Amino acid sequence: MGLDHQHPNNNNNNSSSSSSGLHLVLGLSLTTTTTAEETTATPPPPSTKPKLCSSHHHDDAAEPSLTLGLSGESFQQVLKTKIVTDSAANNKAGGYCEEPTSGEMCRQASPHGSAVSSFSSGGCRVVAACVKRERDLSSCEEADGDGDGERVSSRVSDEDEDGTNARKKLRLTKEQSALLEDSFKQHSTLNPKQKQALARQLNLRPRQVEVWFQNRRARTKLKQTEVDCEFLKKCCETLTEENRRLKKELQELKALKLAQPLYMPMPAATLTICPSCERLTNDPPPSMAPKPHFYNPFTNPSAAC
DNA sequence: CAGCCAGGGCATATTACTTCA
DNA sequence: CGTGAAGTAATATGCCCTGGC
Repeated sequence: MGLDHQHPNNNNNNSSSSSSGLHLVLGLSLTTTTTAEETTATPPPPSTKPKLCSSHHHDDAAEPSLTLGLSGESFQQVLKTKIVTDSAANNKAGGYCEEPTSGEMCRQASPHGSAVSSFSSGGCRVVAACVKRERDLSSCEEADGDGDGERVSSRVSDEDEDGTNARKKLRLTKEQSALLEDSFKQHSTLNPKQKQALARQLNLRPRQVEVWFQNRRARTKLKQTEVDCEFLKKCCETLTEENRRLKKELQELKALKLAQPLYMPMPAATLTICPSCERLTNDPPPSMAPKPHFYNPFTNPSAAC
């Protein structure tokens, strides 16, 4: 997928110009954008709005937003083919995997041990979060088959040996990262089945896969936000320059107008060129027809078309 | 059918750890 | 070798949606 995010579609919006006055109004908005690749393969993608409108993928797309997403029901198939081919290597790859022979998850200690301590912070959400984590652990256990206390194995026990309680951070192997990246390219979110399958193949806990995807999405979004920020900066510069140019032009025209006679009655039927569409017209707009006419290309010229 | 609640997913902010210049 | 920056795994929290009751 990459970050070849384009901004082709700030085309139809904004730029409200005052019709009669000579104000110069510049506007800019950014609507939902997706890469062509993404649009073809994506059901309603999760919105990746900037924090300003920190809402969800269920929100309307009407407001300025930036969207990216990957999808495809083909994920499972791709996953299967890819993962199966890589699985053997992955089983061996991780130096952190303590029991590669079992070929299952739950090799790492549970970082969620700390979640228990967060119980004290209260609130049902916290409880729910803890429940979630315990669920993950239990699913881990199920997958592991023989897990009892063993599931809190490597890391915590290592830490306990060291006497340090700080969480240790595993480093994903290149193979794991590559496979996760591949999966992410196929689908930026995972359903539980996909998560389980991927976790199994990577010898990771489903929670780790989930976390990786969450972080990956966050990084993607952050990068995209930076790209968008640069884009908007450039737009702003361009518009500022345009504004400056138009103001200057306006000044010049005003000066020119002062130097010329103010009142120039026009013949009843005169060929004029609409300054906006550059078409010839010989009948002035009804509202202007009976009146003496100042030719002023800036007074809503397109009204004549 | 509406309301409530639990469970689950995701976004976001933050922390903690690792790696590298 | 120490250090700060960058990268990233993991945690905490909140919001939303869905399904069951």
